[in-house]
Amino acid sequence: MTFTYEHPRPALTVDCVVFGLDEGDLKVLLVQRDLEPFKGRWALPGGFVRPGESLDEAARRELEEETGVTAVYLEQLYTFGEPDRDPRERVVSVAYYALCKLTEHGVQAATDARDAAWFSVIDAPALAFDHDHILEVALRRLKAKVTYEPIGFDLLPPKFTLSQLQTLYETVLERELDKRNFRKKILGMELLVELDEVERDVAHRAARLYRFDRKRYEQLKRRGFSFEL
Amino acid sequence: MTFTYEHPRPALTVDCVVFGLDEGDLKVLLVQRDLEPFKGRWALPGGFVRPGESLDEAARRELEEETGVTAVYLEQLYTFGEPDRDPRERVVSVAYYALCKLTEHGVQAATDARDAAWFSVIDAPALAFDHDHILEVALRRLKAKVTYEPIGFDLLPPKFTLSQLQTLYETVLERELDKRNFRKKILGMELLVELDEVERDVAHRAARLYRFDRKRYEQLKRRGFSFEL
DNA sequence: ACAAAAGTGTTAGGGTTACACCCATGT
DNA sequence: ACATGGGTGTAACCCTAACACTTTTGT
Repeated sequence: MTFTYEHPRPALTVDCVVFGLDEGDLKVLLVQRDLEPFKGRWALPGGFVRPGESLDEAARRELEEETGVTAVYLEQLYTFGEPDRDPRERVVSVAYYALCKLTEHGVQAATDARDAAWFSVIDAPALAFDHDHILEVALRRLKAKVTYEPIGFDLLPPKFTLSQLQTLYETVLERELDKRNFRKKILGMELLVELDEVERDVAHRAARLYRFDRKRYEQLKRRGFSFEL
Repeated sequence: MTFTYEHPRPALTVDCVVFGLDEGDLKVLLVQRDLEPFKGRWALPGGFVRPGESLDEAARRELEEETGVTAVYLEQLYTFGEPDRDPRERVVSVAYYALCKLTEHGVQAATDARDAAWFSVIDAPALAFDHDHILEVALRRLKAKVTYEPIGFDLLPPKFTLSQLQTLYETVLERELDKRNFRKKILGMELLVELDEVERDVAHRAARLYRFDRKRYEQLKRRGFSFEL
């Protein structure tokens, strides 16, 4: 009897859907393929899983290697394994989605690391493989998740105004929110720390800055609190 | 230049967490391993993905082959890929969870197909590999999902009483519900069809039977309705 | 008649929604 | 002074949660 497996094996990759926020515009990070198949087409950053690394590690590594982005939030999305999703041979892909602060990993910074660029999710080009589908699934997940987990903060700079936060939700959820109700609700959760600091360089009254209190959130969550927008 | 990939490949399996409901008891379907490693230990049914089949197909096939169960509801759960989760070599497993009607795939029926048996999730034995962890994740997902998708019906026979339905939710969610409020809410959704039929062979007043109107649910969902318990 | 579960309404409280004006700041 | 977004409170409505007794049926 042998203790090893002998079976035909599909190739295994990870792909990352990286979201970033540019004012009222939700963006996704894409790389241009320089090999066949789909040479020249835009695709999600990703690549092969290496022997010693976990799937999460592979996702973070590929993302960093291909785009220079070290994303804040990274979560497994879904595994895509239709037999014909890659025209050459069977490739199963574990997809991740990630959120990052565009203010830090700027458009330029990412662009010069290989052929990577940010695209509005609404007018992204047709992608290689089944990546259009993966993007769609990621977007659906993001929309659902921001309403019951405070992950939206990972799309904003550490210090932000309530209007920025509201715009974030309006952008991701694609619907308008009432300003007073939004503020009442979000402040009522006591997850934000009001800073002694205001916006700068704006041509109108400067708004107060806040930061997300992650410690407090973890604490409240343990006590049964659940974020809900 | 070649169009094929050359990389070390992990083995790829699917594993299924199959839930069934036995009165007020949530059960999971396990198989006993007859090979090393973990010979004799209970494990989730599963096996290798074959070349031509999708992951969903592989999950359904393995489930049927190993246990005789043709589950109603099957959904991908998560992909587990820690490098050392299998002591022999790298094995990545795409986990699924499934719901089935225990009344149909009875305990006996499943048991004689190999060494398969139903266990209460609360006192399931220690499982092979990282299957304890997978079971835990599946349970968490099930609890969340029953509150916002009407999947609970896949755990009940086609005709059921409101008390059975309530017991289902109490069992899965591990908390008690108020009878009148529960009925008001569930009937108010207009997803149930009241049948001209009542329970039989009970030593007390027979309860009315209902069935879930899936067509109607699909219709309402398209109009923006969302199930919520 | 008794046991056991089926079936049924009302009320109080909390949260959500809708809505409009004044304020501070830079040009 | 004007333009631009910042910041603030209240009232109607709806949904949720709490709660107890009568009805039906089989033994």
